[in-house]
Amino acid sequence: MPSTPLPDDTPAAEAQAPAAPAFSPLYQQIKGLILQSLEAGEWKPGEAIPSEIDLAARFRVSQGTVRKAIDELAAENLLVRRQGKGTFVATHAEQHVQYRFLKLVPDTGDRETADPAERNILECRRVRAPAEVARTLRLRPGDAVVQVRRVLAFAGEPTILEDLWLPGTAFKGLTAEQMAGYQGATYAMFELEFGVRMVRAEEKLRAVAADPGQARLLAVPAGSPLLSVERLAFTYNDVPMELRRGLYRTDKRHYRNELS
Amino acid sequence: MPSTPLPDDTPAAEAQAPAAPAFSPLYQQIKGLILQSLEAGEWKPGEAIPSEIDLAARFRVSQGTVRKAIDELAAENLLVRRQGKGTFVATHAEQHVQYRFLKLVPDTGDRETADPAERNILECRRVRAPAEVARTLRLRPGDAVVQVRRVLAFAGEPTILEDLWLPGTAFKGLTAEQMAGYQGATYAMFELEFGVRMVRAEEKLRAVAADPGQARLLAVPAGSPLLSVERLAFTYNDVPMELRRGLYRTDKRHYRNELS
DNA sequence: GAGTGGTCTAGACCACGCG
DNA sequence: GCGTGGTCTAGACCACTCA
Repeated sequence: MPSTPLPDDTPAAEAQAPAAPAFSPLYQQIKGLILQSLEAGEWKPGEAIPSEIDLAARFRVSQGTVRKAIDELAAENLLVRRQGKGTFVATHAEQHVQYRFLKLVPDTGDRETADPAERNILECRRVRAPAEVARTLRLRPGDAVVQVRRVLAFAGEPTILEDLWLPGTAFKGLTAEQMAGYQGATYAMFELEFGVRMVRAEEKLRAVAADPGQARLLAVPAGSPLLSVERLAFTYNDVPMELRRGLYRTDKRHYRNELS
Repeated sequence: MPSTPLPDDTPAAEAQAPAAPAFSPLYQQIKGLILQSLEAGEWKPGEAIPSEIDLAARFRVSQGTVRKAIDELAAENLLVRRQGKGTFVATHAEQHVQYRFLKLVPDTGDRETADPAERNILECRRVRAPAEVARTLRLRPGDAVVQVRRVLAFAGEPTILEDLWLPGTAFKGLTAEQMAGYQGATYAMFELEFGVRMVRAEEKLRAVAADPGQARLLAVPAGSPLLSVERLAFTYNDVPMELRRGLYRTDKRHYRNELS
Protein backbone atom coordinates (compact mmCIF):
# COMPACT_ATOMS: atom_id res chain seq x y z
CA MET A 1 0.00 0.00 0.00
CA PRO A 2 2.70 2.58 0.83
CA SER A 3 4.28 4.67 -1.90
CA THR A 4 1.31 4.15 -4.16
CA PRO A 5 -0.76 7.15 -5.26
CA LEU A 6 -2.86 8.60 -2.53
CA PRO A 7 -6.62 8.34 -2.33
CA ASP A 8 -8.03 11.69 -1.28
CA ASP A 9 -11.64 12.30 -0.40
CA THR A 10 -12.40 11.65 -4.02
CA PRO A 11 -10.40 8.56 -4.85
CA ALA A 12 -11.59 8.87 -8.42
CA ALA A 13 -9.16 11.68 -9.18
CA GLU A 14 -6.03 9.73 -10.03
CA ALA A 15 -3.84 12.36 -11.64
CA GLN A 16 -0.71 10.29 -12.06
CA ALA A 17 2.30 11.04 -14.19
CA PRO A 18 3.37 7.54 -15.19
CA ALA A 19 6.80 8.67 -16.35
CA ALA A 20 7.93 9.86 -12.92
CA PRO A 21 9.20 6.91 -10.90
CA ALA A 22 10.59 9.31 -8.28
CA PHE A 23 10.13 7.70 -4.91
CA SER A 24 8.68 9.88 -2.24
CA PRO A 25 7.61 8.77 1.22
CA LEU A 26 3.94 8.63 2.00
CA TYR A 27 4.20 11.28 4.70
CA GLN A 28 5.80 13.65 2.21
CA GLN A 29 2.88 13.17 -0.12
CA ILE A 30 0.49 13.83 2.74
CA LYS A 31 2.47 16.93 3.60
CA GLY A 32 2.05 18.09 0.03
CA LEU A 33 -1.70 17.53 0.13
CA ILE A 34 -2.06 19.44 3.39
CA LEU A 35 0.05 22.22 1.90
CA GLN A 36 -2.29 22.37 -1.09
CA SER A 37 -5.30 22.77 1.16
CA LEU A 38 -3.45 25.49 3.05
CA GLU A 39 -2.65 27.38 -0.15
CA ALA A 40 -6.16 26.90 -1.47
CA GLY A 41 -7.47 28.47 1.72
CA GLU A 42 -9.45 25.42 2.79
CA TRP A 43 -8.44 26.33 6.33
CA LYS A 44 -7.80 30.00 7.09
CA PRO A 45 -5.02 31.34 9.32
CA GLY A 46 -5.98 30.92 12.95
CA GLU A 47 -8.45 28.14 12.27
CA ALA A 48 -8.03 24.54 13.38
CA ILE A 49 -7.35 21.92 10.75
CA PRO A 50 -9.05 18.53 11.10
CA SER A 51 -7.75 16.23 13.82
CA GLU A 52 -4.99 13.77 13.06
CA ILE A 53 -7.48 10.93 13.16
CA ASP A 54 -9.79 12.66 10.69
CA LEU A 55 -6.94 13.41 8.33
CA ALA A 56 -5.70 9.85 8.61
CA ALA A 57 -9.14 8.60 7.59
CA ARG A 58 -9.38 11.13 4.78
CA PHE A 59 -6.04 10.18 3.29
CA ARG A 60 -6.40 6.49 4.14
CA VAL A 61 -3.15 6.29 6.07
CA SER A 62 -2.28 5.71 9.69
CA GLN A 63 -2.32 8.45 12.28
CA GLY A 64 1.45 8.16 12.64
CA THR A 65 1.98 9.07 9.03
CA VAL A 66 -0.23 12.13 9.25
CA ARG A 67 1.61 13.00 12.43
CA LYS A 68 4.96 13.04 10.72
CA ALA A 69 3.62 15.24 7.93
CA ILE A 70 2.17 17.70 10.44
CA ASP A 71 5.40 17.61 12.45
CA GLU A 72 7.31 18.94 9.49
CA LEU A 73 4.76 21.61 8.70
CA ALA A 74 4.84 22.68 12.34
CA ALA A 75 8.63 22.81 12.23
CA GLU A 76 8.33 25.18 9.27
CA ASN A 77 5.97 27.41 11.23
CA LEU A 78 3.06 26.77 8.90
CA LEU A 79 1.02 24.95 11.54
CA VAL A 80 0.90 25.24 15.30
CA ARG A 81 0.12 22.30 17.52
CA ARG A 82 -1.74 22.83 20.79
CA GLN A 83 -2.06 19.81 22.99
CA GLY A 84 -5.62 19.04 23.97
CA LYS A 85 -7.03 21.55 21.49
CA GLY A 86 -5.93 20.74 18.01
CA THR A 87 -3.62 21.85 15.22
CA PHE A 88 -4.03 25.37 13.88
CA VAL A 89 -2.97 27.28 10.81
CA ALA A 90 -0.21 29.66 11.86
CA THR A 91 -1.12 33.32 11.76
CA HIS A 92 0.44 36.69 12.35
CA ALA A 93 -3.01 38.05 13.11
CA GLU A 94 -3.33 37.03 16.71
CA GLN A 95 -1.71 37.40 20.06
CA HIS A 96 1.55 39.27 20.36
CA VAL A 97 3.62 37.82 17.60
CA GLN A 98 4.51 41.38 16.61
CA TYR A 99 7.64 42.02 14.59
CA ARG A 100 7.70 38.59 13.04
CA PHE A 101 10.97 39.01 11.22
CA LEU A 102 12.53 41.96 13.00
CA LYS A 103 15.76 40.95 14.70
CA LEU A 104 16.77 44.36 16.00
CA VAL A 105 16.92 44.31 19.80
CA PRO A 106 17.98 46.82 22.45
CA ASP A 107 21.59 46.54 23.63
CA THR A 108 20.53 46.54 27.25
CA GLY A 109 18.26 43.95 28.77
CA ASP A 110 17.35 41.71 25.89
CA ARG A 111 13.72 42.28 26.74
CA GLU A 112 11.76 42.98 23.60
CA THR A 113 8.82 43.79 25.88
CA ALA A 114 6.36 46.38 24.83
CA ASP A 115 8.45 49.23 23.49
CA PRO A 116 5.81 49.86 20.87
CA ALA A 117 7.23 51.59 17.86
CA GLU A 118 5.77 54.79 16.54
CA ARG A 119 5.31 54.54 12.80
CA ASN A 120 5.38 57.42 10.44
CA ILE A 121 4.23 56.74 6.91
CA LEU A 122 6.03 59.11 4.58
CA GLU A 123 4.66 57.77 1.38
CA CYS A 124 2.26 55.15 0.09
CA ARG A 125 1.55 55.10 -3.59
CA ARG A 126 1.06 52.95 -6.62
CA VAL A 127 3.98 53.08 -9.06
CA ARG A 128 5.40 51.15 -11.97
CA ALA A 129 7.96 48.70 -10.68
CA PRO A 130 11.59 49.69 -11.24
CA ALA A 131 13.40 47.01 -13.22
CA GLU A 132 15.31 45.59 -10.32
CA VAL A 133 12.32 45.46 -8.03
CA ALA A 134 10.25 43.81 -10.73
CA ARG A 135 12.87 41.16 -11.28
CA THR A 136 13.19 40.41 -7.59
CA LEU A 137 9.43 40.11 -7.15
CA ARG A 138 9.14 38.11 -10.37
CA LEU A 139 6.91 40.71 -12.05
CA ARG A 140 7.15 42.14 -15.53
CA PRO A 141 9.07 45.41 -15.65
CA GLY A 142 6.57 48.24 -15.40
CA ASP A 143 3.94 46.21 -13.58
CA ALA A 144 2.19 48.09 -10.83
CA VAL A 145 3.58 47.87 -7.32
CA VAL A 146 2.64 49.60 -4.12
CA GLN A 147 5.55 51.47 -2.64
CA VAL A 148 5.58 52.46 1.00
CA ARG A 149 8.19 54.51 2.76
CA ARG A 150 8.12 54.85 6.50
CA VAL A 151 10.14 55.58 9.61
CA LEU A 152 9.85 53.55 12.79
CA ALA A 153 10.81 55.13 16.06
CA PHE A 154 11.57 53.32 19.29
CA ALA A 155 11.48 55.18 22.57
CA GLY A 156 11.02 58.41 20.67
CA GLU A 157 14.09 57.93 18.53
CA PRO A 158 13.79 57.36 14.79
CA THR A 159 15.53 54.03 14.27
CA ILE A 160 14.43 52.40 11.05
CA LEU A 161 13.85 53.95 7.65
CA GLU A 162 12.41 51.52 5.18
CA ASP A 163 10.90 51.19 1.75
CA LEU A 164 8.45 48.40 0.95
CA TRP A 165 7.43 47.20 -2.48
CA LEU A 166 4.38 45.00 -2.82
CA PRO A 167 2.90 43.44 -5.97
CA GLY A 168 0.10 45.73 -7.13
CA THR A 169 -2.40 43.04 -7.97
CA ALA A 170 -2.29 41.24 -4.63
CA PHE A 171 -2.26 44.49 -2.66
CA LYS A 172 -4.73 46.53 -4.68
CA GLY A 173 -6.14 49.33 -2.59
CA LEU A 174 -3.57 49.40 0.18
CA THR A 175 -3.75 52.78 1.93
CA ALA A 176 -1.49 54.70 4.26
CA GLU A 177 -4.24 54.45 6.84
CA GLN A 178 -4.11 50.66 6.77
CA MET A 179 -0.33 50.74 7.14
CA ALA A 180 -0.67 53.11 10.08
CA GLY A 181 -3.35 51.07 11.80
CA TYR A 182 -2.40 47.59 12.97
CA GLN A 183 0.36 49.02 15.09
CA GLY A 184 3.50 47.01 14.54
CA ALA A 185 1.72 44.08 13.04
CA THR A 186 2.18 44.80 9.36
CA TYR A 187 2.20 41.15 8.42
CA ALA A 188 -1.01 40.62 10.37
CA MET A 189 -2.58 43.37 8.28
CA PHE A 190 -1.43 41.68 5.07
CA GLU A 191 -3.18 38.53 6.23
CA LEU A 192 -6.43 40.07 7.37
CA GLU A 193 -6.86 42.63 4.63
CA PHE A 194 -5.31 40.88 1.66
CA GLY A 195 -5.17 37.20 2.56
CA VAL A 196 -1.42 37.12 2.03
CA ARG A 197 0.51 35.09 4.56
CA MET A 198 4.30 35.42 4.68
CA VAL A 199 6.00 32.17 5.41
CA ARG A 200 9.72 32.84 5.33
CA ALA A 201 12.18 35.52 4.33
CA GLU A 202 15.75 36.06 3.18
CA GLU A 203 17.83 39.02 4.23
CA LYS A 204 21.01 40.61 2.90
CA LEU A 205 22.88 42.80 5.35
CA ARG A 206 25.45 45.47 4.67
CA ALA A 207 27.02 48.43 6.40
CA VAL A 208 26.46 51.68 4.52
CA ALA A 209 26.92 55.39 5.10
CA ALA A 210 23.84 57.58 5.53
CA ASP A 211 23.26 60.01 2.70
CA PRO A 212 21.99 63.48 3.70
CA GLY A 213 18.32 62.65 3.17
CA GLN A 214 18.49 59.42 5.09
CA ALA A 215 20.52 61.08 7.82
CA ARG A 216 17.88 63.74 8.30
CA LEU A 217 15.05 61.25 8.57
CA LEU A 218 16.95 59.16 11.11
CA ALA A 219 18.31 62.16 13.00
CA VAL A 220 21.95 61.20 12.63
CA PRO A 221 24.89 63.03 11.01
CA ALA A 222 25.29 62.48 7.30
CA GLY A 223 27.80 59.73 6.64
CA SER A 224 26.93 57.83 9.80
CA PRO A 225 27.20 54.08 9.47
CA LEU A 226 23.82 52.37 9.11
CA LEU A 227 22.86 48.74 8.82
CA SER A 228 21.25 48.11 5.45
CA VAL A 229 18.80 45.22 5.51
CA GLU A 230 17.23 44.03 2.29
CA ARG A 231 14.47 41.55 2.95
CA LEU A 232 12.58 39.36 0.49
CA ALA A 233 9.54 37.73 2.06
CA PHE A 234 7.76 34.73 0.56
CA THR A 235 4.26 33.25 0.77
CA TYR A 236 3.49 29.62 0.23
CA ASN A 237 5.39 27.93 -2.55
CA ASP A 238 8.31 30.31 -2.39
CA VAL A 239 6.44 33.05 -4.20
CA PRO A 240 8.06 36.42 -3.33
CA MET A 241 5.46 38.92 -2.13
CA GLU A 242 7.37 41.71 -0.46
CA LEU A 243 10.66 43.47 -0.94
CA ARG A 244 11.89 45.67 1.86
CA ARG A 245 14.93 47.86 2.01
CA GLY A 246 15.61 49.09 5.48
CA LEU A 247 18.25 51.23 7.12
CA TYR A 248 18.71 50.54 10.81
CA ARG A 249 20.41 52.73 13.35
CA THR A 250 22.57 50.44 15.45
CA ASP A 251 23.91 52.83 18.02
CA LYS A 252 21.58 51.66 20.79
CA ARG A 253 20.36 48.41 19.28
CA HIS A 254 21.84 45.51 17.37
CA TYR A 255 20.76 42.83 14.97
CA ARG A 256 20.70 39.54 16.83
CA ASN A 257 21.23 36.24 15.07
CA GLU A 258 21.45 32.63 16.17
CA LEU A 259 23.64 30.18 14.29
CA SER A 260 23.58 26.44 14.57
CA MET B 1 7.35 1.37 32.48
CA PRO B 2 7.66 4.68 30.63
CA SER B 3 8.57 7.84 32.47
CA THR B 4 10.27 5.90 35.21
CA PRO B 5 13.98 6.33 35.78
CA LEU B 6 16.12 4.84 33.09
CA PRO B 7 18.23 1.75 33.48
CA ASP B 8 21.58 2.33 31.85
CA ASP B 9 24.19 -0.32 31.30
CA THR B 10 24.61 -0.36 35.03
CA PRO B 11 21.09 -0.41 36.38
CA ALA B 12 22.51 -0.32 39.89
CA ALA B 13 23.24 3.41 39.68
CA GLU B 14 19.87 4.85 40.61
CA ALA B 15 20.70 8.50 41.23
CA GLN B 16 17.17 9.74 41.74
CA ALA B 17 16.06 13.02 43.20
CA PRO B 18 12.79 11.99 44.86
CA ALA B 19 11.63 15.57 45.27
CA ALA B 20 11.49 16.28 41.53
CA PRO B 21 8.22 15.04 40.10
CA ALA B 22 8.89 16.92 36.87
CA PHE B 23 7.56 14.85 34.02
CA SER B 24 9.85 14.40 31.09
CA PRO B 25 9.25 12.09 28.15
CA LEU B 26 11.36 8.98 27.87
CA TYR B 27 12.92 10.09 24.62
CA GLN B 28 14.06 13.32 26.25
CA GLN B 29 15.78 11.34 28.96
CA ILE B 30 17.43 9.18 26.33
CA LYS B 31 18.51 12.32 24.50
CA GLY B 32 20.09 13.54 27.71
CA LEU B 33 21.97 10.28 28.19
CA ILE B 34 23.29 10.33 24.64
CA LEU B 35 24.31 13.95 25.15
CA GLN B 36 26.24 12.95 28.27
CA SER B 37 28.15 10.31 26.34
CA LEU B 38 28.88 12.88 23.66
CA GLU B 39 30.23 15.37 26.19
CA ALA B 40 32.20 12.69 27.98
CA GLY B 41 33.84 11.82 24.70
CA GLU B 42 32.61 8.24 24.62
CA TRP B 43 32.25 8.70 20.87
CA LYS B 44 34.59 11.17 19.17
CA PRO B 45 33.64 13.56 16.38
CA GLY B 46 33.48 11.72 13.10
CA GLU B 47 32.95 8.34 14.71
CA ALA B 48 29.78 6.29 14.45
CA ILE B 49 27.63 5.91 17.53
CA PRO B 50 26.02 2.53 18.23
CA SER B 51 23.12 1.54 16.01
CA GLU B 52 19.60 2.41 17.03
CA ILE B 53 18.94 -1.21 17.89
CA ASP B 54 22.01 -1.38 20.13
CA LEU B 55 21.09 1.83 21.90
CA ALA B 56 17.53 0.63 22.35
CA ALA B 57 18.83 -2.51 24.03
CA ARG B 58 21.27 -0.54 26.16
CA PHE B 59 18.62 1.85 27.43
CA ARG B 60 15.88 -0.80 27.55
CA VAL B 61 13.48 1.14 25.35
CA SER B 62 12.07 0.60 21.90
CA GLN B 63 13.90 1.55 18.75
CA GLY B 64 11.29 4.22 18.04
CA THR B 65 12.08 6.02 21.25
CA VAL B 66 15.81 6.06 20.55
CA ARG B 67 14.95 7.22 17.06
CA LYS B 68 13.10 10.25 18.31
CA ALA B 69 15.97 11.17 20.61
CA ILE B 70 18.47 10.88 17.77
CA ASP B 71 16.16 12.84 15.49
CA GLU B 72 16.35 15.83 17.79
CA LEU B 73 20.11 15.60 18.21
CA ALA B 74 20.46 15.41 14.43
CA ALA B 75 18.20 18.45 14.06
CA GLU B 76 20.59 20.33 16.37
CA ASN B 77 23.54 19.31 14.22
CA LEU B 78 25.13 17.25 16.96
CA LEU B 79 24.67 13.98 15.09
CA VAL B 80 24.54 13.16 11.41
CA ARG B 81 22.46 10.29 10.06
CA ARG B 82 23.64 8.38 7.01
CA GLN B 83 21.25 5.85 5.63
CA GLY B 84 22.75 2.42 5.28
CA LYS B 85 25.87 3.38 7.23
CA GLY B 86 24.97 4.58 10.67
CA THR B 87 24.72 7.68 12.81
CA PHE B 88 27.87 9.75 13.31
CA VAL B 89 29.06 12.43 15.69
CA ALA B 90 29.06 15.70 13.78
CA THR B 91 32.46 17.16 13.09
CA HIS B 92 34.04 20.20 11.50
CA ALA B 93 37.14 18.15 10.86
CA GLU B 94 36.13 16.45 7.68
CA GLN B 95 35.02 17.09 4.16
CA HIS B 96 34.40 20.64 3.04
CA VAL B 97 32.31 22.10 5.80
CA GLN B 98 34.64 25.10 5.82
CA TYR B 99 33.43 28.36 7.26
CA ARG B 100 30.91 26.76 9.58
CA PHE B 101 29.41 29.98 10.86
CA LEU B 102 30.52 32.50 8.25
CA LYS B 103 27.54 34.00 6.49
CA LEU B 104 29.37 36.48 4.29
CA VAL B 105 28.81 35.66 0.63
CA PRO B 106 29.78 37.35 -2.63
CA ASP B 107 27.17 39.69 -4.12
CA THR B 108 27.41 38.02 -7.50
CA GLY B 109 26.63 34.39 -8.11
CA ASP B 110 25.81 33.03 -4.70
CA ARG B 111 28.44 30.38 -5.24
CA GLU B 112 30.53 30.01 -2.15
CA THR B 113 32.76 27.73 -4.20
CA ALA B 114 36.41 27.59 -3.50
CA ASP B 115 37.47 31.19 -3.13
CA PRO B 116 39.92 30.13 -0.45
CA ALA B 117 40.70 32.96 1.89
CA GLU B 118 44.23 34.02 2.57
CA ARG B 119 44.78 34.39 6.28
CA ASN B 120 47.22 36.71 7.86
CA ILE B 121 47.82 36.25 11.57
CA LEU B 122 48.79 39.59 13.05
CA GLU B 123 48.98 38.51 16.61
CA CYS B 124 48.61 35.41 18.75
CA ARG B 125 49.43 35.71 22.41
CA ARG B 126 48.42 34.78 25.86
CA VAL B 127 47.00 37.68 27.86
CA ARG B 128 44.95 38.33 30.95
CA ALA B 129 41.31 38.57 30.00
CA PRO B 130 39.86 42.09 29.88
CA ALA B 131 36.91 42.39 32.24
CA GLU B 132 34.26 42.32 29.55
CA VAL B 133 35.79 39.40 27.71
CA ALA B 134 36.10 37.47 30.95
CA ARG B 135 32.48 38.07 31.80
CA THR B 136 31.27 37.00 28.40
CA LEU B 137 33.35 33.81 28.47
CA ARG B 138 32.36 33.17 32.10
CA LEU B 139 35.95 33.38 33.35
CA ARG B 140 37.31 35.24 36.33
CA PRO B 141 38.64 38.68 35.45
CA GLY B 142 42.36 38.36 34.83
CA ASP B 143 42.21 34.68 33.86
CA ALA B 144 44.44 33.79 30.96
CA VAL B 145 43.01 33.90 27.47
CA VAL B 146 44.56 33.43 24.07
CA GLN B 147 44.02 36.42 21.87
CA VAL B 148 44.36 36.17 18.12
CA ARG B 149 44.10 38.97 15.63
CA ARG B 150 43.98 38.23 11.96
CA VAL B 151 42.93 39.49 8.56
CA LEU B 152 41.16 37.32 6.01
CA ALA B 153 41.41 38.23 2.37
CA PHE B 154 39.16 36.97 -0.40
CA ALA B 155 40.28 37.24 -3.99
CA GLY B 156 43.27 39.23 -2.89
CA GLU B 157 41.22 41.83 -1.05
CA PRO B 158 41.41 42.14 2.72
CA THR B 159 37.82 41.63 3.82
CA ILE B 160 37.62 40.59 7.44
CA LEU B 161 39.57 41.86 10.41
CA GLU B 162 38.87 39.92 13.53
CA ASP B 163 39.96 39.37 17.09
CA LEU B 164 39.42 36.02 18.81
CA TRP B 165 39.52 35.34 22.51
CA LEU B 166 39.77 31.75 23.71
CA PRO B 167 39.87 30.45 27.29
CA GLY B 168 43.52 29.91 28.21
CA THR B 169 43.08 26.59 29.94
CA ALA B 170 41.25 24.83 27.14
CA PHE B 171 43.50 26.28 24.45
CA LYS B 172 46.86 26.05 26.20
CA GLY B 173 49.66 26.11 23.68
CA LEU B 174 47.81 27.51 20.70
CA THR B 175 50.32 28.93 18.23
CA ALA B 176 50.12 31.25 15.27
CA GLU B 177 51.37 28.35 13.15
CA GLN B 178 48.36 26.25 14.10
CA MET B 179 46.02 29.13 13.30
CA ALA B 180 47.71 29.56 9.93
CA GLY B 181 47.63 25.88 9.06
CA TYR B 182 44.20 24.30 8.66
CA GLN B 183 43.33 26.76 5.96
CA GLY B 184 39.88 28.14 6.62
CA ALA B 185 38.90 25.38 8.96
CA THR B 186 39.59 27.04 12.27
CA TYR B 187 36.87 25.13 14.05
CA ALA B 188 38.23 21.88 12.66
CA MET B 189 41.58 22.78 14.21
CA PHE B 190 39.93 23.44 17.57
CA GLU B 191 38.44 19.95 17.41
CA LEU B 192 41.53 18.07 16.32
CA GLU B 193 44.09 19.91 18.40
CA PHE B 194 42.12 20.78 21.51
CA GLY B 195 39.08 18.50 21.50
CA VAL B 196 36.75 21.48 21.59
CA ARG B 197 33.67 21.17 19.41
CA MET B 198 31.57 24.27 18.78
CA VAL B 199 27.90 23.50 18.66
CA ARG B 200 26.12 26.78 18.15
CA ALA B 201 26.76 30.51 18.18
CA GLU B 202 25.09 33.85 18.75
CA GLU B 203 25.95 36.96 16.79
CA LYS B 204 25.34 40.66 17.34
CA LEU B 205 25.58 42.83 14.23
CA ARG B 206 26.12 46.54 13.95
CA ALA B 207 27.20 49.08 11.41
CA VAL B 208 30.28 51.01 12.49
CA ALA B 209 32.80 53.42 11.01
CA ALA B 210 36.36 52.22 10.43
CA ASP B 211 38.95 53.89 12.65
CA PRO B 212 42.28 54.72 11.02
CA GLY B 213 44.00 51.52 12.14
CA GLN B 214 41.18 49.29 11.04
CA ALA B 215 40.88 51.17 7.79
CA ARG B 216 44.53 50.59 6.98
CA LEU B 217 44.33 46.87 7.66
CA LEU B 218 41.24 46.52 5.48
CA ALA B 219 42.49 48.88 2.79
CA VAL B 220 39.51 51.21 2.95
CA PRO B 221 39.30 54.94 3.72
CA ALA B 222 39.05 55.82 7.40
CA GLY B 223 35.42 56.28 8.39
CA SER B 224 34.14 53.74 5.89
CA PRO B 225 31.11 51.82 7.08
CA LEU B 226 31.94 48.29 8.22
CA LEU B 227 29.77 45.48 9.47
CA SER B 228 30.69 44.66 13.05
CA VAL B 229 29.99 41.05 13.96
CA GLU B 230 30.41 39.90 17.54
CA ARG B 231 30.15 36.15 17.81
CA LEU B 232 29.93 34.01 20.92
CA ALA B 233 30.37 30.31 20.15
CA PHE B 234 29.36 27.52 22.52
CA THR B 235 30.37 23.91 23.08
CA TYR B 236 28.10 21.30 24.54
CA ASN B 237 25.94 22.43 27.41
CA ASP B 238 25.93 26.07 26.35
CA VAL B 239 29.42 26.67 27.66
CA PRO B 240 30.91 29.68 25.83
CA MET B 241 34.33 28.85 24.38
CA GLU B 242 35.09 31.56 21.89
CA LEU B 243 34.45 35.26 21.55
CA ARG B 244 35.05 36.82 18.18
CA ARG B 245 34.83 40.44 17.17
CA GLY B 246 34.97 40.87 13.44
CA LEU B 247 34.78 43.79 11.06
CA TYR B 248 33.54 42.87 7.60
CA ARG B 249 33.86 44.86 4.44
CA THR B 250 30.50 44.69 2.73
CA ASP B 251 31.21 46.52 -0.49
CA LYS B 252 31.44 43.36 -2.61
CA ARG B 253 29.88 40.87 -0.24
CA HIS B 254 26.94 40.76 2.10
CA TYR B 255 25.81 38.90 5.19
CA ARG B 256 23.11 36.49 4.19
CA ASN B 257 20.42 35.36 6.61
CA GLU B 258 17.37 33.15 6.37
CA LEU B 259 14.33 33.85 8.52
CA SER B 260 11.45 31.54 9.16
C1' DG C 1 -15.90 12.44 30.10
C1' DA C 2 -15.05 13.13 25.35
C1' DG C 3 -11.73 14.75 22.14
C1' DT C 4 -7.14 16.25 20.90
C1' DG C 5 -2.30 16.00 20.60
C1' DG C 6 1.95 13.46 22.84
C1' DT C 7 4.44 9.25 23.98
C1' DC C 8 5.69 4.46 23.63
C1' DT C 9 5.79 -0.01 21.77
C1' DA C 10 6.41 -3.97 18.47
C1' DG C 11 6.78 -5.58 14.20
C1' DA C 12 6.93 -5.38 9.11
C1' DC C 13 8.95 -3.89 5.10
C1' DC C 14 11.88 -0.60 2.15
C1' DA C 15 16.16 1.89 0.52
C1' DC C 16 20.88 2.28 0.90
C1' DG C 17 26.03 1.03 1.47
C1' DC C 18 29.28 -2.27 1.43
C1' DG C 19 31.63 -6.34 1.21
C1' DG D 1 23.33 -10.81 1.87
C1' DC D 2 23.72 -8.34 5.92
C1' DG D 3 23.34 -4.34 8.78
C1' DT D 4 22.07 0.38 8.87
C1' DG D 5 18.75 4.03 8.91
C1' DG D 6 13.87 5.24 6.85
C1' DT D 7 8.93 4.42 6.49
C1' DC D 8 4.48 2.65 7.83
C1' DT D 9 1.18 0.55 10.69
C1' DA D 10 -1.88 -0.50 14.75
C1' DG D 11 -2.87 -0.14 19.17
C1' DA D 12 -2.21 1.31 24.03
C1' DC D 13 -1.88 4.71 27.30
C1' DC D 14 -0.86 9.60 29.01
C1' DA D 15 -1.50 14.75 29.40
C1' DC D 16 -4.12 18.61 28.38
C1' DT D 17 -8.49 21.34 27.38
C1' DC D 18 -13.11 22.31 27.68
C1' DA D 19 -17.88 21.76 28.29
